[in-house]
Amino acid sequence: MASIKDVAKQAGVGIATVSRVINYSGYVKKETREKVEKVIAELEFKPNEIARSMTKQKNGIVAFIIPNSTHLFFGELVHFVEQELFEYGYKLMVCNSSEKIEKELVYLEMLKNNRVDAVVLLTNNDIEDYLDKKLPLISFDRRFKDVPYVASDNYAGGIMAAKYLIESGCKNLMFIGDDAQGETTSVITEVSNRRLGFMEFAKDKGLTDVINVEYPLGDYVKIPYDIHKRIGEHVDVDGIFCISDAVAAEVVTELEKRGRKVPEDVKVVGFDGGRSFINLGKSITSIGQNPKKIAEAIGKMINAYYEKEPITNQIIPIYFFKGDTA
Amino acid sequence: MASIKDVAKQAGVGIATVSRVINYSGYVKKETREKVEKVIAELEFKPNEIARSMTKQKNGIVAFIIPNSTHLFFGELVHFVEQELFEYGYKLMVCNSSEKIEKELVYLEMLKNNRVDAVVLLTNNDIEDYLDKKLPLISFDRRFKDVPYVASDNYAGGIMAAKYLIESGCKNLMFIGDDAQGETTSVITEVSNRRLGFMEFAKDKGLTDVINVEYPLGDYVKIPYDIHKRIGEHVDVDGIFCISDAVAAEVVTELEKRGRKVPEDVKVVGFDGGRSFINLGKSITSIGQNPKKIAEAIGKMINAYYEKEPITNQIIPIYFFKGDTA
DNA sequence: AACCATTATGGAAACCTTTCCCTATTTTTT
DNA sequence: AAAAAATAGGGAAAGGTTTCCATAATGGTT
Repeated sequence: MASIKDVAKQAGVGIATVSRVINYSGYVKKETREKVEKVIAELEFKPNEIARSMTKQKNGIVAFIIPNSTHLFFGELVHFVEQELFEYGYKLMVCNSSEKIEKELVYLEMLKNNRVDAVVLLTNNDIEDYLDKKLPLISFDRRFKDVPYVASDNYAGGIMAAKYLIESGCKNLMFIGDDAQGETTSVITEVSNRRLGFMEFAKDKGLTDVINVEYPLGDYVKIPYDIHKRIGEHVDVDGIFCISDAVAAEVVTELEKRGRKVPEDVKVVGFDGGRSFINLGKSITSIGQNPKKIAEAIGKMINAYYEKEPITNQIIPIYFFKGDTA
Repeated sequence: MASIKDVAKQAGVGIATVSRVINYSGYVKKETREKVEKVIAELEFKPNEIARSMTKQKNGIVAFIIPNSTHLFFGELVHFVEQELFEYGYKLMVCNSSEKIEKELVYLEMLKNNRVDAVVLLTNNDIEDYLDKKLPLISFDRRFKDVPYVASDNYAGGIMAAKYLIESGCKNLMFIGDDAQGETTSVITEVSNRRLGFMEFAKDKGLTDVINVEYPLGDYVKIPYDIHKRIGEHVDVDGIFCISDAVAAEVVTELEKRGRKVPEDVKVVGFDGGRSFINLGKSITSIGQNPKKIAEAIGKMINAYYEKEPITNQIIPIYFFKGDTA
């Protein structure tokens, strides 16, 4: 493949001049520019981005460490973040950690050695001590010391769910969700605010004995089997808020299997926006996250890193989606 | 950050020796190795991968150009391909084309300039003329001249669906799917074999007037609205094969809205494996694709490129998933 | 006509590795 | 003991850019 040197020789100019032409930098006489551009076209010269990365010490790549892009909401996030970064001229590298801390650490190391421009981090693991201050990081839904973060307004989401259920006449509420804070106490997850907002609003309204069903963090897709049993135990529950739509879907199925009608007997509200389950007859009433807005915030923050502007944490509004389950 | 030069100076050896140490290449005396490794640890030296890419003229990155990772099957594919490549030591860059040919071409150009090691291509567009022979390519589900490809056995899938429906007693069959061959005649899509296998098997069994509902290729997620009308027109149809589970889910919803019971009155078979819709009470009977096996095949082919071994096209077996809709 | 600012261009260093080639030392073979 | 082979290690080029610095040409002022 032709290099800048070949172009320079062929055009009878120095390589610095060719560099100025392709980068529109410095002074270049009009005729010289035209001559060089002609040769570039002839030789089909394309600047080698690796060499460029070499001198710039960065490579135009943003990495996204994510547990599992199979989870629909995460898949959407990847999609929109990719779109957004494309606009800014960045490329997106997707790194699936499968929630494994070891894989996250391998990736962080690798990404640093590859001089990626930034890393977007979505993890529940306690990796604070391994985060390199020199690597521009943005965290989604989790707070780490000194790392700017983006999150949906989970607390408001919890309130919204509680408000809706209570106003719909529910008297006995239940929350079902993974214990994202599990063993790793130092990680503050935004997600836990869903539970918090829900609980606090219910308490304010005099519902003090909301049943809290927690289970260890899994793969985001299936809930542990014994949860099904716990749903059965509480026949008096008439309003359930689930940490995600995927969980809500499972819960609805389980309830109906047990002969309870949704939403007549029990109302179920999920979280994420109900998009995933809209096709099969029944759609899920849900607190929606806006992946596009989240992606835009991430794009802006990465750009702020690039421009060396100050970076402020972003809380993205949620919305209410009225489906068939509540 | 410490460079190989710093290590060399500190350890009192030449840079070539340090290089040999970190790459386990050439001859290095045991004591020298230990001395160098000690300094490497002290300075926390990590080889700069960009510089390495510079000399190697490749960067350890495989790119995956995909229409839309939001589509569940594609999301799964990304997930498994990423896992597989991780094993081989490659990183995965995900490029969402949104089915837009312009974006695909921009990406192809960019990836070439970035000297990625290989590109996995998933597209319906007619980009054959733009494919660079020097760039190692692997195509999924589409055949391009001189490009090795991986595909599920779509033809067998079509047969399997027809066989099942006919053996279940269906007399009036329908196929619903996008016209993946649309305007772009030169692209041979594997997906069109789903229709073909279905039609041919039905014909063999004497069902010659299978209704073929085609619509222009969209975003893989929603089918055009007028298709709903066409479903309504054919009240005698008792067996429908859909090009994907997403379409099947829409079709089931539409049928039930029109008062037809699934699977009693009409049986519906989807394609992809029924995983996407298993949560909401009714699961979809489906011809399954195996994303893990596909990913493994892709991994092997990329490795074959690397090892300069011959590469053979791969057809991945499909399987039958018995759900509630047929 | 002399001077200064502006425009224009090229050479070379720098970015950080790998690798080729050469020299030196040690070990093995005859 | 001499020759050959194996081991060890260093210098420098190469990979393809960008950018700093120096020099040269041009245009405008007085």
